[in-house]
Amino acid sequence: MSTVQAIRGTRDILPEEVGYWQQVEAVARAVLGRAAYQEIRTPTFEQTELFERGVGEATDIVSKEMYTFRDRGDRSLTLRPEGTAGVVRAYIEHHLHAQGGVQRLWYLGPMFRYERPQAGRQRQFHQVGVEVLGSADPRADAEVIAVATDLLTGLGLKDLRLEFNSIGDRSDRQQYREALIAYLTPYKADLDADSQDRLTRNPLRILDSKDQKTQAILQEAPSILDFLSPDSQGRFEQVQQLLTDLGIPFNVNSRLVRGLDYYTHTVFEIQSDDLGSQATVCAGGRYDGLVSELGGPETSAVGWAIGLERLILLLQQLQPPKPANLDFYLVSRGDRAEAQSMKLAQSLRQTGFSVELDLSGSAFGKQFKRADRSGAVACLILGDAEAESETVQLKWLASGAQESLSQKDLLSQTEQLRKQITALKK
RNA sequence: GCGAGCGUAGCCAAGUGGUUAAGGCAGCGGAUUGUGGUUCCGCCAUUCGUGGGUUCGAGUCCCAUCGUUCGCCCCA
Repeated sequence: MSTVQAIRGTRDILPEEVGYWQQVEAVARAVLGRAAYQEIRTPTFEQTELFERGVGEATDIVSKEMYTFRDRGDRSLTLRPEGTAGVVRAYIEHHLHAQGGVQRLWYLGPMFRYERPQAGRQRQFHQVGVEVLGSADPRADAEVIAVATDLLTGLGLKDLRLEFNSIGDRSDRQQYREALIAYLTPYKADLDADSQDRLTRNPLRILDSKDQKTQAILQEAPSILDFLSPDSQGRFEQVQQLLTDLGIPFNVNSRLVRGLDYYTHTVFEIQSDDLGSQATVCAGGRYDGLVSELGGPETSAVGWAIGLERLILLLQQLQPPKPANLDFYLVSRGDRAEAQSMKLAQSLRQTGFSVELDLSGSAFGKQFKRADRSGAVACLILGDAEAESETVQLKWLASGAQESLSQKDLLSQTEQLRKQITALKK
């Protein structure tokens, strides 16, 4: 094939699908706005170092999935693989912490990871995310989760599970890590190959192995929850209580760990069974160490990200595509009529109607066929006779009823027309 | 990075080594030179992702390559 194609792992969102995206964006704006989150837009690429430090050099994202390149000034740049690092960078750079209080931010945009594409996974994908910076209050943890569930249920999604866990602070996790290694080492030969490898590299990740034998061995493994300090334990319980008070069901899952280095305490995922093997549609948690890690002041923070492609996959299973939302389809034939049709279309648009003008110049029969398919509520007909008398035929496409009126009247009866059209759109 | 499946028109496809590549949807033209959603007729792949090979003969078999899908790793 000699024609140029979209890059592997990227895709075009065509008009027939874009309605879903607009819907998601509208609901996200509304829900986040109501909770006093403010939108922030950061660059699509950053210094490579930001992600190495922020996401963690040992993570798969940084070690093998980043789109990193050198620019003409020989700087190492990277297409952002996630949103948090850039937001935190901006927070520090613009001294948003100096404004005092809590910063509630949200973002939406494309992210890039060099991975093998499959269902619900692409190389360029989109996330909407929130970050609450400057609060260690457990209510912040509960709030971000509540906002996420509002967003998802606001789109009509059901059958979602909230998996919830605490991975404690660094020292809790360090002790647990040692205990887990001690427990698993005698079973090493029985673990799946990947997990054997992870035993030294990243033992916590063994917990969510999909291998059955490994999972059987893990039945008796120590739980992170037994290693939480009293403070960590207290936080964990408070967040759970708040979720219960809010009526948000959750499932404590002590096997839940996250792939990014910066998480502490609260971690959670919202999952669906309708996504194939990529079940997680929303994931997040607390990251109290990240801001200082990136050179800012000690700052508590919590946030999440939602994968929009996965979200839209769910939405499509639930809703048929929305039909076109057109008021008028204007058909015309003959020089004078065609000239008038142009002006009539424009005038109607200026009074707030949506109008599609048929440009084909083909026989009326063909134009009607297209009018019918356009999904318009009404068809306006302008031929030689109408042009002569400066009238227009107004045909209601559902009923077939047709009336003749002057173009002047059509443009002056906008109130009444509007009402009739809205009534028919239902 | 690893494993498996699949690439025939804009879309869905039949085709299982024998030569003219079914059918459906959509589109376009006509029946119907000013009235749609129904119906009828006609048109729409010198070629089966690409390159090479096997064969008298390849969309069908083999190899490579690209793309795609699903899974693993990992992640939203």
